[in-house]
Amino acid sequence: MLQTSDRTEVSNDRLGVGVAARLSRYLQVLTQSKKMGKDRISSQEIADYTNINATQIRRDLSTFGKFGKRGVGYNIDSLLGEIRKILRTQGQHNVALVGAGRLGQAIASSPIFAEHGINIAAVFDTDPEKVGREVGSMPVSDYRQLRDAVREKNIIVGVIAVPADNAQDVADELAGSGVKIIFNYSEALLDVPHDVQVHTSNPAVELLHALYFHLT
Amino acid sequence: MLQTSDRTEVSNDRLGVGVAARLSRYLQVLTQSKKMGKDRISSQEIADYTNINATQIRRDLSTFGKFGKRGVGYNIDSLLGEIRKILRTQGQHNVALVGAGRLGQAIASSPIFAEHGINIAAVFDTDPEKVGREVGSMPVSDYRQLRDAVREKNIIVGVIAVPADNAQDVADELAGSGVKIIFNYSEALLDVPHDVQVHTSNPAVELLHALYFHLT
DNA sequence: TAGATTGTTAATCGATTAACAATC
DNA sequence: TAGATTGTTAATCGATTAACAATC
Repeated sequence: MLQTSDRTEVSNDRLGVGVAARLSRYLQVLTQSKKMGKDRISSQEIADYTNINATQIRRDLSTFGKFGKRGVGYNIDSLLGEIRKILRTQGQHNVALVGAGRLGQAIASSPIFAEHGINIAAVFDTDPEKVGREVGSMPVSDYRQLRDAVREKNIIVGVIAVPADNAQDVADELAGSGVKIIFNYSEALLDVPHDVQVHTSNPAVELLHALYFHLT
Repeated sequence: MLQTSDRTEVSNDRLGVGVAARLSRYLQVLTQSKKMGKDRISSQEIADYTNINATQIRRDLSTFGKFGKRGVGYNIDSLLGEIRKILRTQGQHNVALVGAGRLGQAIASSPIFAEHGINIAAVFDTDPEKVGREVGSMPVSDYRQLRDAVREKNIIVGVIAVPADNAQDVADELAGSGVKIIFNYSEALLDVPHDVQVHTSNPAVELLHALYFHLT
């Protein structure tokens, strides 16, 4: 049922990596534009915010259907719905956050995840001082309860917000518990089993890249 | 002098966006591998950590010279030097951090920037409670001093770590002071002059994208 | 109607990959 | 020497872009 429809789909296959990445960025722009009170948007406006070419945006969307109105643009609510359908991200997703330090607290209290239906289902820390305290409306659990919690709550996403020295241990623990997607906010390189995806967030790397284009 | 050499360079032009982005990721892997005590690395090892194809890596590097040894791999120190030369990121770069809340504190005390020669030259906040306190070994300055500080210290990079509601005001202030590269850690969409680059960090967007590939 | 913006085509460019000789 | 890994070629695939008819 998932992709069966009368639309012309490339195939019943998964999307290309690039398309999926771009669609999630459109989602972000649409979510924010909606919050700003807009109800429709043109491919050019999305292009301005994402630096993705407007033709590319129209082409990406038209692969899945005719969502826009010529001369008018796209209705934000309906496009949000369509993209969520395509990405199959309509439900709630539970994630486990490891590390209740400053970064962990910042992540837990940010609206950025909740806005996209992502729910921080548990926060862990090894520090007895932190265990039991509230962080972003969640009580911090003892790190030793991680395995059980991940299994019970069927968590497949883990966020690592601990110092680099401990990141590999946490990654091992998460992978061992059944987590399949890890967001690594430390600078450490992580070795994980082949069926686990690691996304390392690296502001410094992005910055070097941005600087290059500024300096030339 | 900058790109003049006897190497076969595509041209004296700047690099393609893709190449520059990949080179900065190699830099990250090399930096970390060095910290872990390694002194050489193969294109396959870099590929494992970055999910960039090994052939692509060799090809990227061989555009600029023959940095590797067949049968052995690349010397980490010398490759680090070569890539830094190519990206022209050998010096120190000063950045201004706006927002001394939990996220700002986490950024200021993270070694991630310092490791790549990026120096947080000033931290600003509007909260009188926070002004004067130390954050990551820097005293927090009054937000009203931002313009003067940016000009004095020749800062071209600003990091926004304030709530979404204030992000646009901060972006205006940064752009007005002469900052050309903005890292936005809020979920807000920012409107800036055309000569200013905005990089919005969005873990939720990346997560949706990662989830898609997990679910299919 | 006039203006705007989509959906789509066609042409180009860069990324990706496999394969393998060169050589450490 | 034998094994490993680079540097490079060639072939393929997907991304990018300009252009414009369709149509709201």
